[in-house]
Amino acid sequence: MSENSTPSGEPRPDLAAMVVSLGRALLAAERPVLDAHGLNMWAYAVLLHLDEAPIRTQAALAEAIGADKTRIIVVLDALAERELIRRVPDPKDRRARLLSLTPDGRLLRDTVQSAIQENENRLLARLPAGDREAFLRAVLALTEAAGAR
Amino acid sequence: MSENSTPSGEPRPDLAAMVVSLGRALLAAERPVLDAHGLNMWAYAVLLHLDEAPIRTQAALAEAIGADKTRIIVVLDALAERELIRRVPDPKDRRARLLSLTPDGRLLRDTVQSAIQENENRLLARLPAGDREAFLRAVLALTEAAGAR
DNA sequence: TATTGTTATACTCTATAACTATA
DNA sequence: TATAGTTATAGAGTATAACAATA
Repeated sequence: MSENSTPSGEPRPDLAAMVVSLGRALLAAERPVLDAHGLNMWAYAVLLHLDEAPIRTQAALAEAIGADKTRIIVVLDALAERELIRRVPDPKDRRARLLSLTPDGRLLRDTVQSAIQENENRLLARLPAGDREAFLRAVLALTEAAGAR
Repeated sequence: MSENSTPSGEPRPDLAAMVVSLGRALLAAERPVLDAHGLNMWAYAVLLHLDEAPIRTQAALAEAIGADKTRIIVVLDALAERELIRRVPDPKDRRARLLSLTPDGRLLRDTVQSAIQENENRLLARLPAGDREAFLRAVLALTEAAGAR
């Protein structure tokens, strides 16, 4: 099998088309879970990235999750309002805001992520075990390679 | 290795996050190629789907490529203007427009697709051969499964 | 009246520019 | 003056609603 044909010998569709389409489907599957917990995609991304290590500036957080710094402000407002994150001025430089998860935030993040990954595992279960493992390895590697540019 | 951990044993990132991010990177890699030929993503999607078999209505084409029927009109205008597609009223029902590729359109489509898939192959070349083949099989299968819903 | 294509409008998401508060 | 954060504004992309032509 060449890298430009399917196992049955036809030319393969563009990788980009398949991956984007798969990504859309995975996002759509996530949405009900996020909705059930009053989160949107960006809020979830924030919870995921505010892990053990607090972040010192909102701009750095935005950068980390691939968002614009102006875009996450309302997201942070809502999360702070629900006490899922802490957002306090840095005493060393009161322009910056120290960001961290509250225990509630960590709990919610873990709950949501478990539900999402359970969904994903149901989809992955369709694949033979060998392909599944290779697929996860490959996605991980390609995402990293593409992220680094 | 469980399906929720990486080879090194850490929990894996969400599949959706990885796949969407990879999709974005692949789209970004496509853009220069499309730009060089004066195509945008939707125009390219149209060329890809107007293969040997002509399509009888614009709504069907829009549906096939996951677009809104109002959205592809300007795209079709531009493609017809460049004589890459034919768009003629169906003599049997003059409300409908018969859509098909011109020889120029087919040539352009093949040229662009080759360039795009060459780029993709360069990225895929980073993977061990076994993983690469399993990855392609898996993406193909999952995209189909997700598309069928 | 129903359907195809089209145009006009509104909405959502995103980025840019202007402002404030600290330094 | 420079930087972090915020607010206001504008732009792109998308979907919804109204319209014209044909059946």
